[in-house]
Amino acid sequence: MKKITIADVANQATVSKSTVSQYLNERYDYMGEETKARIKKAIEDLGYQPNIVARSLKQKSTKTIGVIVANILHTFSTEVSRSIEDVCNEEGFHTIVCNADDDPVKEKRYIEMLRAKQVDGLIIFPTGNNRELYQRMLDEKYPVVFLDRSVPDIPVSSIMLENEVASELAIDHFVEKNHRRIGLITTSIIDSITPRLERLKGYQNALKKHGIAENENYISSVAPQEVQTALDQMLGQNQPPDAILAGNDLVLMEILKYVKQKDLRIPEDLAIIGIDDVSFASFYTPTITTVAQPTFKMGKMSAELLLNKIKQNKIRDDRPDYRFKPTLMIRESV
Amino acid sequence: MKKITIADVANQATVSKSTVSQYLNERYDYMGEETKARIKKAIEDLGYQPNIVARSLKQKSTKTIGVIVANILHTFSTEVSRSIEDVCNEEGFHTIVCNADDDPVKEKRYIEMLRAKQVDGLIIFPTGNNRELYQRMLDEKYPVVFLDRSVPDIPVSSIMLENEVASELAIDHFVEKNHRRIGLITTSIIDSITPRLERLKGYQNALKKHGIAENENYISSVAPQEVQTALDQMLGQNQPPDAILAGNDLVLMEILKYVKQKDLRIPEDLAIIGIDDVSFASFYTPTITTVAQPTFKMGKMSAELLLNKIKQNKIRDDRPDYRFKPTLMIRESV
DNA sequence: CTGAAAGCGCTTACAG
DNA sequence: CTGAAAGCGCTTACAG
Repeated sequence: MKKITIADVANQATVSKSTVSQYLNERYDYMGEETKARIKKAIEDLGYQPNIVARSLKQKSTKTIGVIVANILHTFSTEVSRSIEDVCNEEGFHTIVCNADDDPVKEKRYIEMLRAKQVDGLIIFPTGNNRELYQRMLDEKYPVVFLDRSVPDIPVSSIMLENEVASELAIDHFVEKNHRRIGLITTSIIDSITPRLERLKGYQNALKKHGIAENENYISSVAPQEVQTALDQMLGQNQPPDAILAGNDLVLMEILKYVKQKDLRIPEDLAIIGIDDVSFASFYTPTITTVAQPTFKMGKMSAELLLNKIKQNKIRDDRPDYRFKPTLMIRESV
Repeated sequence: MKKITIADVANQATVSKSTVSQYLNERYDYMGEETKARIKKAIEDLGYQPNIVARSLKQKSTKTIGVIVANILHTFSTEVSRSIEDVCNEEGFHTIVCNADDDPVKEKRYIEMLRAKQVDGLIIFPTGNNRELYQRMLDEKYPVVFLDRSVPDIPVSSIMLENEVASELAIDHFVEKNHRRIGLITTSIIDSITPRLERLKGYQNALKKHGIAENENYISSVAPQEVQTALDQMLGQNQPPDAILAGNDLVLMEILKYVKQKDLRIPEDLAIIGIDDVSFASFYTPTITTVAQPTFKMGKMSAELLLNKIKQNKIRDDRPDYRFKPTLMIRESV
């Protein structure tokens, strides 16, 4: 099956390739109506579709961006990338989403592959462990936006939640409901991840604000598959916490599994708040109080920011990052 | 920031572009060790990355496939595309996932855009309403694989669940637990969708098998946002069903919302089985009996099938479709 | 063992 | 108002 090219269209319409190209790019400033009609007909007759690869090579723009999420298992990642795709679509951009799987090596490979594919820009949930690479992109003035996390000393603006506020909202609510022994469980293989650090900090500050002493046995940061053991430890203590803040959706689900298995009552035996508004929160029994991230807005903002950088070729950011406010969804688990 | 090209590398290494290209493509059959070393060094010194767009234009292969899912909101779609990506990755292919949103117009636009981008093949969850387009791809011997659904008279092989069996497993289990008034709710704007038809058929056959008369008031097919009203109607009847099979995950969630709101007991007031094994099934109260699809295997199979078609340039399928067995996950909701 | 040349399918100054 | 020519960055027969 021979592919139809612009040359075939030109022949068919008895004009030159240039003219067809002008037509395709809607530059018909001076193009004769009759010529236009002939080209239109030829394109339809032949079922011609322009080859975007060829166009990209010439124009040095693929109208495609890459998104590298740290870990696609979080609903946050899925929702944000969906919203990025929506914005891009409206602007005629395509999106290639890659999952770094919390692995800096994979992240590096994806960044390199996507750049080799000439994507026009990159939205990255940075693992944080490819500093040289990030810096190189900056030096080359390559359009990049960070999401969910920032990287110290890498001046790329990042779209982030007000993580400290997220924890604070949760702690305030716990305290209001007379809980004072409040635990925190986060998952993060990599220590220096912004949300983990900030949510921990927000938790600590909020406790202090309420005059509650911090207890290091109430704080745990482990991989998702280890949450069960962490809970065994934390709840097996003499004075166990009677409330736990789950640092993200995966932790929350692990906690719920644990609660189910041990036949604990929520909130009587254990009060729970999860950061990330999971799909089943509103119809779980009891309904689950969560701190929701504005995932849609955050995705939209990051896409717009990147597309602006791409179009205006203005790479430096006017501000370090963009923060979004979380919302406490009060339900029955506290 | 001037991009480094193969010409720069050639200069730096004082060889020709051809030789660099040979090196890049690992055709060093007769290449001198010393030449190799010089090229290697030049590439490193310059930080050269080949431009894949240029390569694609010449080689007429982008090493990218497109996936068009009918509706990304189903976990099934997400899980399957993740597994497709895994397979593709191993084979050095990239994946662009698009969401047709159950809209044939969007589906058409995506198919055309992706083909214009020269993706090497397409995995489609067909809406079913672009028959001409499907047929044209077949005529042009363009590599396509269908997933989740098949399209009558379009001989493209499709990776599908044994949908009738899925319903049958559920009905058998209901009956075993002494339910005989069994309802079915599916969502499908478009009527002729394979899974909907087959799940309905499986439901009907299974009822017959158990000597239960079919009651059309027990069957409903509506959009997700109308499930609530459908339930009001169905359960408001004189002899309402005491068990409902949810045709997919979204329906299940709507049913659970309804049950929660009306304060019904599961399974005493209403027994429930959902097709699609939702994330919270194992720790919901009660735990939810589901019919699980082997999403991972199905994604893998479809990717392998497509990559084979692409590589072997063998477009015709030896068999019409590939069916996968569902698994009943017995829990407490029946 | 390596290089010169043509070509993939477009776009874009420029000439007329 | 339209066309000839160059060029985007590669790869690939072919010649030597």
